[in-house]
Amino acid sequence: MSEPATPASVPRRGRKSEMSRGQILDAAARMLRRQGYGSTTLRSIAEVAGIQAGSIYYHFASKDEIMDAVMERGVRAVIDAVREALDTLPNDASHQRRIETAVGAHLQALLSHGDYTSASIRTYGEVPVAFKQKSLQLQQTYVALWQDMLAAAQADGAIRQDLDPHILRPLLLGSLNWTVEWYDPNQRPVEDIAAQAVDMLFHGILPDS
Amino acid sequence: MSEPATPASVPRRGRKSEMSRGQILDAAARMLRRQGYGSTTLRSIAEVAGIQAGSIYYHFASKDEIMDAVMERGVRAVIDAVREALDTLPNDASHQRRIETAVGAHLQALLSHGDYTSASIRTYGEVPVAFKQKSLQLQQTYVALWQDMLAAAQADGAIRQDLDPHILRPLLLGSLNWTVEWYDPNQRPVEDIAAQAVDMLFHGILPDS
DNA sequence: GCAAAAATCTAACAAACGTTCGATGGAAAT
DNA sequence: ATTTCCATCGAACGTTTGTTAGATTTTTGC
Repeated sequence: MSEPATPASVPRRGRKSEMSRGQILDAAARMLRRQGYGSTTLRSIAEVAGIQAGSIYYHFASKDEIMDAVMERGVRAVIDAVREALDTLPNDASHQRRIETAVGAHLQALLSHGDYTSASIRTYGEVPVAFKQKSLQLQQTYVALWQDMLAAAQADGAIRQDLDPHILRPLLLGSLNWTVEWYDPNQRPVEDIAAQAVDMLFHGILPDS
Repeated sequence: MSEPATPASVPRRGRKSEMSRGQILDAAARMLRRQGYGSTTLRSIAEVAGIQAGSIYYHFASKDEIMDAVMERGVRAVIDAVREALDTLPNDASHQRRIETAVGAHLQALLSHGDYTSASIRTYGEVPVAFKQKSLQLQQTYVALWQDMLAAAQADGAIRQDLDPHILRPLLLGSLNWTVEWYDPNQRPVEDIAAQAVDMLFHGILPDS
């Protein structure tokens, strides 16, 4: 059974398919965020999406495929936002400026694509490695981005030499990622969180110093 | 103290019951940490505990009761450790010293009672409020402890006045709580993480300043 | 050692799970 | 108007779920 030489490797789907696929993903992300992997059933996803459970299989081959798609989108939203923000920075931007920009973009993307990023974070440690191949690779790329940025800053003396970047990075990213658990958009703008996070990161919480 | 003539209204249980109950909780905490609430089955808990699934119901009335017990123990381990550490401090200890102590105790308890604290953190947002009544109350008490400590420090000028403690606290605790997702005891002692976390929190990551 | 109580096992239950598949409706193409 | 194909439905499947209850084993008190 060899593939025919048709240029479209993916069978061209109609427009409604794209829409339903999106609704399924939206519903899955919302359920995953609130209930985790095991408690998110295909029937509950279907109900939120407004279709029957069996119809999901026209768009996805399995529950795990939905998982991977949601998580990939969650990670990609953040990594794309941070990359783009860093790319629009002038080439001679300071390390300090770059870190500040990355933190702001990370938080903004994280909290505005709430369901996908929260689902990705919450579900990440909960599902077998085989179910998150695509998102796993993206995540490692993203970690490397931060690691390189911090290491470069330290090499140029923009960050204290006595700090271990392999502790700094997870402490910082953990602090940011955890915001999905407590941040309330009705209480404060994201910018306030980002500003104070950067301020604390750079200068600490002690007065004067 | 003299023992009463055993008018025990509560049926006095033998000693083995306590042991089995502990093994069930241990197994549940381990499964919950790795797979979350929905994917943790009573049969898998029973298998790890070395008993049959039905036998669990001699010790617990339902799956949810196990959940609540695990989460309560996770939160209690941390809150007790932090309280005790703060209590052994001299009464005239500085705010800085108190915060440093609390961070250290929080991290130490979090990472040494790994399964329970991790399960508690991971499962917390995943289960209905009705299933975590006991742990919910404890958690609110714990949050208040930190909030009061930080507010007191700020009132005395030990923390910068321009920082919002309602942003500072979740950012800090989030950073600490996230360590359960990445910390590897075979790589570094907990003390190294705690030391750098406190250092960064107090002085920031910029040089000199 | 023996009877009573405590603890566990075994087997089953209804419900819910992921998944499959033929039937069916609707929209686009002819 | 009819054909074609996309998208969904509806019902069923085999498994696994939390939970129950009676039989059975293990431990304890005398």
